[in-house]
Amino acid sequence: MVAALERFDKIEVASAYQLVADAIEREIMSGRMRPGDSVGTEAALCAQFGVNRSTVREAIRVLEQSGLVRRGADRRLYASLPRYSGLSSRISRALILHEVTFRELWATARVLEIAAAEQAAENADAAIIALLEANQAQAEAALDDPARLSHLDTEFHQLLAKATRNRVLELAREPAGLLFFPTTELIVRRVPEGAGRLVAAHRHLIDALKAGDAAQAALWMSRHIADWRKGFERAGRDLDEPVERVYARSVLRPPY
Amino acid sequence: MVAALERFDKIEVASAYQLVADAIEREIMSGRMRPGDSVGTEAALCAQFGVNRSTVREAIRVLEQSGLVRRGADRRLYASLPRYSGLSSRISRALILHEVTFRELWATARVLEIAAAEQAAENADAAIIALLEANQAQAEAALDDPARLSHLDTEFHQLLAKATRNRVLELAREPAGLLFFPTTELIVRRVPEGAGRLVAAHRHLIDALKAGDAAQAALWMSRHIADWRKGFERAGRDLDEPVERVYARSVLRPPY
DNA sequence: ACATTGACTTTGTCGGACAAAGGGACAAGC
DNA sequence: GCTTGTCCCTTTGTCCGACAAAGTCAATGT
Repeated sequence: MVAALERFDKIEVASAYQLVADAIEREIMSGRMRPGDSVGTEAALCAQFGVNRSTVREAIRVLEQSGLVRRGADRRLYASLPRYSGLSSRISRALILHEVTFRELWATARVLEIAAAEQAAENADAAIIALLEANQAQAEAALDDPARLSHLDTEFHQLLAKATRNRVLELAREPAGLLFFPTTELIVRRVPEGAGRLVAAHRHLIDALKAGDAAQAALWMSRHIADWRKGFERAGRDLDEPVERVYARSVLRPPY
Repeated sequence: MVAALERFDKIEVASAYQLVADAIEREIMSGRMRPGDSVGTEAALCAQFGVNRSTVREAIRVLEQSGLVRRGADRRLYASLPRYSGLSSRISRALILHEVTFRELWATARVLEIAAAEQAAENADAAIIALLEANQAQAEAALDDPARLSHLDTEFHQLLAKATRNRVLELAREPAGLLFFPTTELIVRRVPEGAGRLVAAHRHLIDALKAGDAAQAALWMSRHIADWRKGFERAGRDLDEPVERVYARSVLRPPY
């Protein structure tokens, strides 16, 4: 049975827990309630909204999940700034379920990482460069430990993104990065010179950052990413494969 | 009272609703449960997990919020692919709360939109170009309606991203786009030639896509984005302002 | 002054309850 | 034949009341 005319919009009836969640969300988004402020106890919310505690608790789950509300160490409810990491890992999960290919991942990571390198060269300060150097030192000591090297590589690119002082870029690159860089482990395992080329590229990137040379940073990042692709193919993989669900494990439960 | 030794890790006790949510999440992520499959009724889940219905319902809120589970038209629970739009709008919300600046937004949108233009030129098919042409026709008819033009501009860039056939890029650009393009309304309201330059740039972009000319597409996107910045400044705004909470409204409740 | 105790609060979970809405079967009416 | 109305059953959304565990806080004892 199909409607003869599409004359009316679908009527949407909001459930109580949704209304409660929306109300609290508005309170936070509008700035009337600031991150860190206490949201009040469940009982207090019951009283204010005139609904049952079960209803309030369902609303809290929604808000908790979107990161607007958090339970403190004392288990009480506080308004909170949504953290990036939680969002990124959920996006990565979505990408896995949509079975995106390594080609899509690569093409996107390429532009984002090159942009990150350029902007990092313009904005990096001494503190973040020190962190990059520390990462690099550990990587040079882990040339024959693929798992560790891959983890350090992921961290290197996260630090580089932070060095841009561009939080939008930092967030935009993370979902792809979470899926992209773990494959480094596979590559350095299969391609003998992979580890050496990786730390060499990182070295040049750090030097470019120190010199504030955006063009040089972009160049070496471009080579670094091209290397990844060559290594991926030399390891016998096809760019048009979808990202395996296996990677979900490295993304599902970020080690908070 | 402080622990004498940090001998043990903090013991993390997962609550029942979290365990239930995790179990169902694993079922979906592992592929044992596929999008579209029925998850079963609340009562059935109670029986399987041996917990109370309130507990099951809290778990469901968590899964619903992360998009892994959806209520069908019949209100039953089905496994589901997380939709991009929901994720993007939550990220945009986070960016607002973190008070990112228009400069961060602009610098990120710039690289993402240029990359989208290039990849769209390589991958666009006739169907999506037809949609872009339709959008363009409406825009040309709405030159003196800033609100509508701004909406069409947002849509144009979404279509362009879809034309790349790169879902990772499509998702990566959306959060910034959601916050970036609505300001078009302000700009065409304040800058007389703004509307004309906007549709002209879109015209050149469509032509470049038809010709499969990535360089030309990148060039015109670059000009288009540069125009935005000039317009923003000519409208008397400062790039280093944080994005106002006002924009939350255009993002909070995406018109599903 | 400091550790202990015990009362009070809050959360996590449970059991049971009911109205409203959807689905299906079946009879009545055009 | 197809629609409409009706009845029944399932499922969801919400509510009530309850209790154990864990945290808070103030009074207590030494």
